[in-house]
Amino acid sequence: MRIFEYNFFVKNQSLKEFKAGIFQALAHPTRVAIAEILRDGELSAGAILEQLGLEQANVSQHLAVMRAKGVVSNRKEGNQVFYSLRHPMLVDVLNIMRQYFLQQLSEASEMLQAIEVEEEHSPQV
Amino acid sequence: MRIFEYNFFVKNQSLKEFKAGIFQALAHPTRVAIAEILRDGELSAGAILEQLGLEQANVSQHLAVMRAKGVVSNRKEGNQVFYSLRHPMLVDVLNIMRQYFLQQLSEASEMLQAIEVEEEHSPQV
DNA sequence: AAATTATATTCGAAGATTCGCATATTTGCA
DNA sequence: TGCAAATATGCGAATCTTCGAATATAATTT
Repeated sequence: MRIFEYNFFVKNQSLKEFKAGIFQALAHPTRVAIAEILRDGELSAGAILEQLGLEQANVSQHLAVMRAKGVVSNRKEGNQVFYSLRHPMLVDVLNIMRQYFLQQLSEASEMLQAIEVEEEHSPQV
Repeated sequence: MRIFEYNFFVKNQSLKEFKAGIFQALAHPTRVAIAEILRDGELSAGAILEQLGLEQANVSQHLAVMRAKGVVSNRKEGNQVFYSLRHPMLVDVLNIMRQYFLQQLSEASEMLQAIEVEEEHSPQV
């Protein structure tokens, strides 16, 4: 009985919340950018800020959102704070999405090219 | 020059927006649940509704969000509307997350067990 | 045509997010 | 001690999200 409850509630219910929480944490272009900047490892808030070229407070707020959802961990060292992705699998997730996106793009581009070639033979406009 | 702009804007800028849009579309437990229900293929809104056991209007609203973000396509057939995942890679994404979650869970559970065993030898409370 | 079934939309309230701006906190250094 | 650098937080306005309740639309059946 306890094992059943464990399986049902912990796994099935909160697994969805876990996923939704991560999606929420990344549901903003700036936060996707931050996750990608952290792809190769830990970086200070300042380094992230520099790569983004946005307002300091704004970046700090987005980092706070990601902290709150648990997708980054942070470590204070002297003057600065170093951030890293808490779930390395997110790198795989972002890669899958990038690969898929580029593939769709190239299919669309091939289609456009085909149309252009077709129009050279019998222009519509 | 046009190719440079294409690469920069289409790929680098809107790739982040593409990802963020998908994350936003799944940034709610109900919508994660819908995506998982659609894992094995097309289903009618009614069938989704039945599996979720939520209010009809609510499910329809969540489906509308997913439609707006482009993560599902819909096909009307007579009386009903059939939904499916537009990006099959999402199944992989969800699987990676599930696998990772379960692995974390089992690590945590092993850790708890180790603590329990330890406490049998030298109880703290 | 009227009733029924399947699905979507509208509305309004409650709450959450996002942003810029100003300010606080912490640490290191002169 | 006092100042500068790195980072976080508080505030208020604008916008977005979510929900239930009611209603609309469209196809099907009687």
